[in-house]
Amino acid sequence: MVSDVQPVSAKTPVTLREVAALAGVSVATASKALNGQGRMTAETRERIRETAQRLGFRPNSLAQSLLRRRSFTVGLLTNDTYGRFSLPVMSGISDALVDKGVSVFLCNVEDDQRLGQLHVDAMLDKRVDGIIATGKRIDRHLPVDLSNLGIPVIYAFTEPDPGAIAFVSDDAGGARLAVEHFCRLGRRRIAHVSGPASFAVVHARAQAYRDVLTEKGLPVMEPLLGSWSEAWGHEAVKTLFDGKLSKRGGEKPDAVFCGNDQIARGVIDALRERGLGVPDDVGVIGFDNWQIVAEATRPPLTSVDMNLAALGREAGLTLLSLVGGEPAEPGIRKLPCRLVVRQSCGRPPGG
Amino acid sequence: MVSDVQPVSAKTPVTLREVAALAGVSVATASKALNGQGRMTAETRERIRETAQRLGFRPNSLAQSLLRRRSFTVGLLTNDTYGRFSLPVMSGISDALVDKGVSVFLCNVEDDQRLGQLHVDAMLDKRVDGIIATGKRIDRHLPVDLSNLGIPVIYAFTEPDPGAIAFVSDDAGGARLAVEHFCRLGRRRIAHVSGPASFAVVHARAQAYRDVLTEKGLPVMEPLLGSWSEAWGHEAVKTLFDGKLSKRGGEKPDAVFCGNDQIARGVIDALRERGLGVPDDVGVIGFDNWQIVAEATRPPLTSVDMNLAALGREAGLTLLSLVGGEPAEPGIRKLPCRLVVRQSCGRPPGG
DNA sequence: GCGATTTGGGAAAAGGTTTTCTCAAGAGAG
DNA sequence: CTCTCTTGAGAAAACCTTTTCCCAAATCGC
Repeated sequence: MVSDVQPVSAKTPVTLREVAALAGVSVATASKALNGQGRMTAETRERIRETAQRLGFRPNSLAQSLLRRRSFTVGLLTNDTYGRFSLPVMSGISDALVDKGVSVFLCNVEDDQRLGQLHVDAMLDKRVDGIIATGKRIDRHLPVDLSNLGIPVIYAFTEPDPGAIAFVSDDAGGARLAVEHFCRLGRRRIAHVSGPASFAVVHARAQAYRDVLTEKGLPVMEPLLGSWSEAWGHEAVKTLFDGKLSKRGGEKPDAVFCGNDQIARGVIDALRERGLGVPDDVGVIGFDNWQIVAEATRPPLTSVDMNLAALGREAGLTLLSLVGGEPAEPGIRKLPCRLVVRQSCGRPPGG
Repeated sequence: MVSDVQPVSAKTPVTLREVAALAGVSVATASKALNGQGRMTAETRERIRETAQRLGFRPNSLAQSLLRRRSFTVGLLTNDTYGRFSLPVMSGISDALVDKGVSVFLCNVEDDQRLGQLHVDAMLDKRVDGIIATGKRIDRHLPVDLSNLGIPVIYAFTEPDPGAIAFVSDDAGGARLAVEHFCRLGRRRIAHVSGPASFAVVHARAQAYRDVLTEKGLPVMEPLLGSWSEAWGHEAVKTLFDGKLSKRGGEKPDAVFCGNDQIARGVIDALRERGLGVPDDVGVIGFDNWQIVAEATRPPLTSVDMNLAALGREAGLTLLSLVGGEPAEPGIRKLPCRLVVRQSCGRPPGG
């Protein structure tokens, strides 16, 4: 009947009262002992600690939260559970928060207003300390109203309310990275094939594309806008290389900067089908750095990565500082992209 | 100074005490009024309800949970936040639970034991009512020990502890669906190209493939095992159609059942490159029904769908019934797959 | 009109923790 | 030897809600 039981994850959780009773002190003393507060003999403190350890005591977060008016919980709202954009973001948020003891409620609202309200209400009931909203498009609102909730809200990779704080990728910067890389490699006729004109990022990237070429004194070809699909990549190659549309002296492009990796894949396949070599005849760069696509193209695709996990981390940490009462400037913060170089661009002429 | 303020989401949440004070009753009466309990005049009840409404009162879940010893919260453990398998599962779980007022903690443990323990501890501290474990492989354990936690645990699309309840896809059944579909269409020489032998599902599907062909009296070709990549699909086509390995009279396959959609994509591309038509010369079926891949192949790919969202729903509902104290048989429950027919198989001979 | 029952509503405990206040005993100063 | 100060630890309030008991007033039966 000795008490050498291992720390027992009991059927019913151990309370502080039980620890105190077994250690022969009051709950107040027990609490102080375990939190390093109050004054007592080292021996008493140690005895209480030991007892708690032996019983496998874990303070009840619910009770703590009630008292502290802080739940150490945040809500993560998304309309993109299937997608590949919000996932890295979510992962980054979660990683940033778990270390601070903060848990994340995952709320998938699809594009359903009712579902959105349901989740927001649930989060408010559960007394989350703050909310992060993330989506599949940087220029679309989630179907929920997050203004005036009485708790901090951060937007990540989605359209924010006015006066809020948002983290988004620097699409123009990312596009510059790609086009400047082509220039450095000596490419002279750089085309741009992108997604639908209804996306804000399409314009941001296209403008950056024009800017860089103008700065370098290279010819600007009007960007080709279509859809985000491989099929559009195929079609665009037809348009670009069948000559009717290449105005300046019939010269064909020697580089294509694509709006996403799927378009890039279509472009690469179409080029190969018409006997053009990548990267020797034409260089190709994609956007999103969707690993599973970028590594399946032949050759593997150089692509712009939006650093979404980092974006999520940043959003999580900022929310935490807001929750902690620190002030922060409202506004949209653009985080830099990075270029992941694989083999679809070739080496510099002298390299 | 009239009280026509809209329901105010106050800086500091409204408590029941404030509602009671404003309605001129005790908190006990207020509580009963709002919960439809106790006895009081209809007029009193209505007055309290109105006051609560006007103040935007929301009962504090933390306090309720403390009292009820139930948090209406579950933990979702996964090691596959980026992947496409656990995402539909997670989405299904979340959907099933939100309607019951249960929120979901998202915990990404990667493959890190320390992170796993951290998350499990956090969940236990937050007094989750139960835990669902999900992963990226049906035959691998999460890096955490979930036995003896004192709360119900359900496994979904991951290897369970002995004696636990798990939901997995019926891979053998899914493979049968595919092969039988080929048979119905009159295909006679059906090959199977799959992933690495280290995956349990590879064997389950291969065995079902053999079984069906044997039942139908068709020739069984030894399954080709490789990796889950497009590149392997290309390579396998070489092996299958270069003749050295097709033993019976040099006949080439007229159908290929692939272990996943990426392999199928590689197979389709490779077939086209050697001048074989899909579906006219060779039919192809994939596995996973990864929409973005299946719809990008030319022609669009017929594929086996594991119904992962439904699997998640089922897991969520079962966990809830467990939490509610209802008994349930331990064991592994296999949920049926379904075949999503697109255009890579062709029509039946007489169709 | 008197006792028994119903009605409307309140007091208090419970849930588990933290924190402030209080208090007794012992130690040091003079 | 008395007075003050420190030390060690407990009592109680607070966080917010639910629920059980309880009580006073009103109603009913006769």
